Amino acid sequence: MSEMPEFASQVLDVVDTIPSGCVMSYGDIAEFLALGRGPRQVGRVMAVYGGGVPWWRVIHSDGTPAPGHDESALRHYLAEGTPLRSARPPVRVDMRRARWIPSPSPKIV
DNA sequence: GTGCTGACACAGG
DNA sequence: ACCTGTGCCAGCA
Repeated sequence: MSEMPEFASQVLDVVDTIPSGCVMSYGDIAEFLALGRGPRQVGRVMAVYGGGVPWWRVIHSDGTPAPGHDESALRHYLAEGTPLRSARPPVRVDMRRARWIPSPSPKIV
């Protein structure tokens, strides 16, 4: 099995906590982790290790899903009842309603 | 070390 | 809605 950077593990952990019907932007995750990384690094993590987490809940700050996956993402949104502003390409999630902010680390203090 | 690329964000046209 | 430029950080040739 391949190891993965702590940062990647952190990102995947957060993504895994995003409830159904909600989403987070790459920047939101980067900001929540409050590490030195930026949204681009979050995007890279998702591109490499995002196969085991609800990746469709991680989108751009605009509400547009990951490039190339808008089709699969839309299917998940319809199934989860994610508030959409546009159910037809360009698919756009209603960030104002779907944006979700995770609660502070339950332990780690 | 240098330069390009990338599942980003934001401002401007 | 679309494209461009700029800022940001990390990975790779």
